Amino acid sequence: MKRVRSVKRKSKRPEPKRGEPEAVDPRSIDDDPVVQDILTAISQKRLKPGAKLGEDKLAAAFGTTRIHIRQALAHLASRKVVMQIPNRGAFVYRPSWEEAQEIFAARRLIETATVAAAIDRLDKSGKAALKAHMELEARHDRNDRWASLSVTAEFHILVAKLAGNRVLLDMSRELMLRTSLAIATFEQPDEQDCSPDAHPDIGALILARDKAGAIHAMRHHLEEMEQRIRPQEGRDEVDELTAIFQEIGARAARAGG
Amino acid sequence: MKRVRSVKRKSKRPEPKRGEPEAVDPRSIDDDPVVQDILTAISQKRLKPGAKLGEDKLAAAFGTTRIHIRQALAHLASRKVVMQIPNRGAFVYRPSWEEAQEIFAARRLIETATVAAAIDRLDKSGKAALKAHMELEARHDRNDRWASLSVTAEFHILVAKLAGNRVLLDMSRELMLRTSLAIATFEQPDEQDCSPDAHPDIGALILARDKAGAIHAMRHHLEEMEQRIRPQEGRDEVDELTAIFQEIGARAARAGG
DNA sequence: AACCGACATAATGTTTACAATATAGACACT
DNA sequence: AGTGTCTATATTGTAAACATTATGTCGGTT
Repeated sequence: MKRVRSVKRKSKRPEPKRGEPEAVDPRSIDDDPVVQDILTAISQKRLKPGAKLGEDKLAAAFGTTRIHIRQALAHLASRKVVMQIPNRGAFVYRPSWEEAQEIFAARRLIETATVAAAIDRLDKSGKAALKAHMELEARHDRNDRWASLSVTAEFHILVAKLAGNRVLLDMSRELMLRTSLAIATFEQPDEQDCSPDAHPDIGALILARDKAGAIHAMRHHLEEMEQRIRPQEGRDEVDELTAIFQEIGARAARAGG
Repeated sequence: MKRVRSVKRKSKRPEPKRGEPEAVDPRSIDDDPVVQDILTAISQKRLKPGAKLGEDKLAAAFGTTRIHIRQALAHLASRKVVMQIPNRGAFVYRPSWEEAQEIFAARRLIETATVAAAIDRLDKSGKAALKAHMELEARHDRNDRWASLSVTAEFHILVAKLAGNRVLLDMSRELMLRTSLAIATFEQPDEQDCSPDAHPDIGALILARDKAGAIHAMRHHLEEMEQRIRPQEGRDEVDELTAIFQEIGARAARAGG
């Protein structure tokens, strides 16, 4: 299992210039369980936008130190999943209405191109993976809300994987998370993220290599999602006030400089 | 200038539930001068891929504390501009050949769609900004290599801005930075990032609202950039060895789980 | 009774010192 | 000579104490 590594260890390091990195496990903070758990909690809507993420409480909940939590929160803030306010703490990110629309627009742009690339690259194993997922989605328990959310989200991830570009895959992952936040912020109550028939349809079109059809279906699917959110809905008076003053402040800033 | 804020401060906070964030300056780590300076240093190729970013040295150079540097490096690592290796330190990210190709592919995908959106939204101020930049690029001092790099990079940023989607803009920024790293890692010596005539051509096509032409020119421009990099070039024997063992290790990991 | 200011409390942010790890040089060995 | 091991040094990672900043409550005032 680690034989290759051990060989490398034993041999003398033939490294002339100091400080050049070599092949070492690049295990990043992204694999950290704290980060992953917070991400899944957000994508499953167990953590709502605006929720406070106190350092001490998280440290106690995960049985780890405050420093560790701090690093995880900083990473999530870099990815715009968490909002850090100086001296106030970290909160689950709550996108503005404009940003929510921009997130959807970006997803439309990227995922339509992604599905086209997926069809171009589709091979035997890709077809198998797609079929497997479609079965999973058809059979999954629709009463288990959390599992249901995970399964449906995985479809879009799978399509991005089929496109064979990890850079795009990471971007899609990030956009999907931020979509969850946008929906959670502006959705009408009691709606589900994806209409139940959209994924099988898109999957079938991919399997049939119908590129134009798949692109159209994907765009339609995303537009349908976007049309279920409404500005200001789900906000109480306080939030309306802050929205008003945010807008005024932004306008003043634009005029001032 | 801050009148709106002060009004908000004076009025009693009508906030019932504790911990909900309100409108406060969301000044993020991204505006930090350390982060910005490192980013510009990378985009100007004054910092090369693999360069060591020691905490103490950076702290001394910027006249700040190690913790501050640490936060900045963590943020840059989250954005894949810096690679952090446990107990070794932070290094300027060096993409693999595959990743470099994926970065270019992602840019082609996003920037062709971006230029189309820019044409759709093009208005009077947009035209003015584009013309102003084209003049700037025509007149700039080609002997000042660093300024030259900045000016040419700004063209792509400007196009993304014209598209009017900040989410996409941020993604383009990130991809452009990573493109710099990809080029710096695999370029032939003494080539410049962009061919000198490409930007004016694309700009003219945008101003003429020739969408198909602009898309084609942008794709061609990016393909031209990509074709100037070559795998393995610029690597010495040591790096070849590490590449071989990296590949073997990756294959073993894939087989194992 | 509503408003304003001061204090107590709880959270975040920072400094300090210390521990763990890797690097580089020297030395012994085959 | 080349290889392996050991030790000194430098750098990164971590923990705990401390300082700073918001928050909530109380009391006084108009």
